[in-house]
Amino acid sequence: MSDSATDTDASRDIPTLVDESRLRDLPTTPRGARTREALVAAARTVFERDGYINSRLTDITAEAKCSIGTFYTYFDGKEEVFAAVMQAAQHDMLHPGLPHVDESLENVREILEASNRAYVEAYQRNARLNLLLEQVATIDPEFRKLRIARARAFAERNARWIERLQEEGYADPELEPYPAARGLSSMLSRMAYHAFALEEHDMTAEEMVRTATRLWLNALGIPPDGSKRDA
Amino acid sequence: MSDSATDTDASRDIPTLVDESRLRDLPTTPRGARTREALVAAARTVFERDGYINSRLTDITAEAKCSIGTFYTYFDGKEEVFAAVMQAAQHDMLHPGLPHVDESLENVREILEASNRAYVEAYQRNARLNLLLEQVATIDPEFRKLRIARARAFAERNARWIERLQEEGYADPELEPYPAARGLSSMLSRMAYHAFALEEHDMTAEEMVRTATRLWLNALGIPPDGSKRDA
Amino acid sequence: MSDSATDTDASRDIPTLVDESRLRDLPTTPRGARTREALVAAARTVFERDGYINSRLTDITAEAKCSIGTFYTYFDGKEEVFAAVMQAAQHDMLHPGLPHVDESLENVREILEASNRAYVEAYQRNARLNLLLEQVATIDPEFRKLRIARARAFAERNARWIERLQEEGYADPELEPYPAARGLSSMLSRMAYHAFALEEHDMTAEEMVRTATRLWLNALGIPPDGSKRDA
Amino acid sequence: MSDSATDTDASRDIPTLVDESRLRDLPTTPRGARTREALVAAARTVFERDGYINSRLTDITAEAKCSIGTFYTYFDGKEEVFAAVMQAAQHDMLHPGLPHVDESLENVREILEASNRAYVEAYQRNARLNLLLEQVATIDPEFRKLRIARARAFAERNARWIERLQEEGYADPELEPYPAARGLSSMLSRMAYHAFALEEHDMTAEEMVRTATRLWLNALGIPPDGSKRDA
DNA sequence: AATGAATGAGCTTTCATTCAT
DNA sequence: AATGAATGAAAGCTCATTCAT
Repeated sequence: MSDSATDTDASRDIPTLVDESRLRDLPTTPRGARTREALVAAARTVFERDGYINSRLTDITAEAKCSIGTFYTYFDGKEEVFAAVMQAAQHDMLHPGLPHVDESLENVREILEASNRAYVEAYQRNARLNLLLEQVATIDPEFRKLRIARARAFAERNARWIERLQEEGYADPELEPYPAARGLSSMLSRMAYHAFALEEHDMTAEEMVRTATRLWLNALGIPPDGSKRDA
Repeated sequence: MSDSATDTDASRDIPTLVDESRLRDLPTTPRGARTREALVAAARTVFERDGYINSRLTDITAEAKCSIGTFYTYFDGKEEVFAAVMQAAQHDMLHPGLPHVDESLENVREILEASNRAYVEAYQRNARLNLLLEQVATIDPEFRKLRIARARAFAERNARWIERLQEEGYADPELEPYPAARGLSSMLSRMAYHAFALEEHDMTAEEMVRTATRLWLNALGIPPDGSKRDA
Repeated sequence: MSDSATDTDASRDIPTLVDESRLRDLPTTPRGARTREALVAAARTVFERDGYINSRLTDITAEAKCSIGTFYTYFDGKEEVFAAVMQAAQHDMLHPGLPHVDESLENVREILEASNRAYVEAYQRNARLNLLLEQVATIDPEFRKLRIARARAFAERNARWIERLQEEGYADPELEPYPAARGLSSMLSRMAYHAFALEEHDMTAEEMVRTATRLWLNALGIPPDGSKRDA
Repeated sequence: MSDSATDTDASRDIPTLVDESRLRDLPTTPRGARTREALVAAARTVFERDGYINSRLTDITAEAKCSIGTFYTYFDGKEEVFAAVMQAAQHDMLHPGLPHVDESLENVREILEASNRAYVEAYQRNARLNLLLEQVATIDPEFRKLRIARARAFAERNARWIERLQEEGYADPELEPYPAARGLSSMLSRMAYHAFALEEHDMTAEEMVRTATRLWLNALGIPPDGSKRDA
């Protein structure tokens, strides 16, 4: 599962990547919309290339081929355009297809593996952005709060899933659901961070998925074939 | 185990936190040594308070009660004094007391728990510094390289330990040692990062230790009492 | 002749005082042009007053009544604004009115004297700037190269003129044209440098012109009235 | 003759390169003398390598292998050590062997050529130092005054020599001795400056000597063989 | 006589932000 | 809506000079 989203339906209660209330209203005219979009795209390019810290607003406006004055028509500053970049990328970063709590528990292994694969692939697709997210979380308390809220929401979701696995006799009943969920989510997100965001590349995505799935199953006490424990 | 050090003896082959070649020679006179120490201490205080990015050299010299010129007598800039802070903290951050690869495998559970506890406590003691380390790794490629080298060295060390557990009949022989080691180390370091560095505080250190130990044992396929698998 | 320019037409092949490729594009708006001009004028004032070495950018911006930030909108630093000052002064420093190679050789004396007078007067008008040029040439290798290129181009031009004088029977045929041109150019430029740039003022401009013309004519073997040698 | 010295006897009335009154008394102890010498030698090395402007006192003390404190025991600052360097080099820069005013006028050509050769060779031997002298003269008014005084003294000396040549029937009686002397001295010093100090190297020393001698003889109206004019 | 740590004024440079056009 | 010139606080860094040891 990991700290990431599920299907559209299920992700409704998961906090977004950004505090959307801080973004201004979208421009009314089509021209304005185009300009804003160009700025967001340019900002993503520049942030990914230079990092959040080392990028300057003039780099962004140069990339967007507009003036610095125009930038301030749409955003209050670097922080806000960063939020807009994250909002635009949100849909792709929060991968689709995670099992819902009340989904069938048959084929637990397959479901878990698919979910982990979806997470890892989404992470890899947006590796630079994930690094940025991490970087900004260490700097800006606002973003840090969001990051924490998201991680907690995922852990709670996963904890409920683990509870169900325990109730149905799949998972080790001794485990405390929330801490276990926290630990297991952490494992995958950290591996992905190292391999893709920090670009260590000591494992392929597939190795990571296989390893994570195996360790999760073992850790939760689910037999490797995903069957019930005492079966 | 996790990505962190062990006893002095065992940590000999683990990369340090900083590229020591980049630090100047230590001052020869006692007075110089005192001043340098005051600067390093002041830098730690300021970095912990304001973060690496938001701290200024004048804050550091004000804290150390010396002039900015004196700072440049000992360091080339912010980067270098940061390296010195890390070097000074190194001994305490790399917690003591981890089991050596060829240590007895009796009481695997106790040994593992003690090791995890040592890691978590060292992490907590230096929580702000660990946040800094993470922050700087997202910014400075040099520090990032060191971070990666350290993580890999720990994973390899832990992989060797897992291999031994497999050979002796404690651990699931199907697991690939290196990826498993990576995953399990990641789990603990990420939990500690969230709880202590990002100050989420959703778990106490003790909960974290217990959870991690339990999940490791399960994940490696070691019975909860630390006995052999088929015993 | 000396190491200085002639009329626009003739000076086409003479290197300029500055490496123009190093100057940025001129500002597009009239307001920008005005500001830039004010900065160049202020820089000239400050350089002439304090010398290149002892002048500070803040003096220049104070004189131009703008902020230091504005300075950096137009120039990269002291070097570049110096180049701009020289470029602006170039037209006046490279005095007009020197005889072209294929000009009539009648009245050699008058022509030579007029040419020398034009040089000396232009030098005197820009005495402080000439001192600056000399100062910067001793410091900055780029400017030194330009200075050398200019001096050589002038010497070559003068050498061709001397050749013609030899061919037509005016000048001593034994002289080697290039070294002779070099020596005679040097004489006038050094005298002007001492009297006007170093402010020795041991000769008036007119004395200098008369002396130089007389010595040139003698040195080249041309009779004092400018007639042919054997006439 | 050019603006440079003659034999010890004749140079008695020529100003020195430095204002010796500004130098402190020499150290009394042999150890002190050695240290001071080392500093002067180091300063020359550093000045020649980096120029006056770009050299720092710490470079000099590093080169002399002593502390910056020691430097201040012997000199008041950069200016003063520069004066000491010049004083030490003075003997070699002011070449020996120039003809005295009341020397025989037979072999005028040989005498003049020898004198010019001595000047050019001395200039070339100390090319970097001559560049320094020029550089400092554009910056420091004290040094400028000395430079001017020296040039004037030489010109006056040469003017007296020219007068004698006129009286004895060698030189063109129409020439004004002082301005002519000024012009001819300038010629050689400027050529040497360009070729050796600015490192243009477009003439060899020998070409320069031959050219200068020939132009002087012509300019003064002395027949190429050095005989009397109407002879 | 020699040391070298400490000083801090003084300079350059950056860049988010404003605002008149 | 768009422009981009102007701003100036803020930060980094240098180096001649002092002085206690």
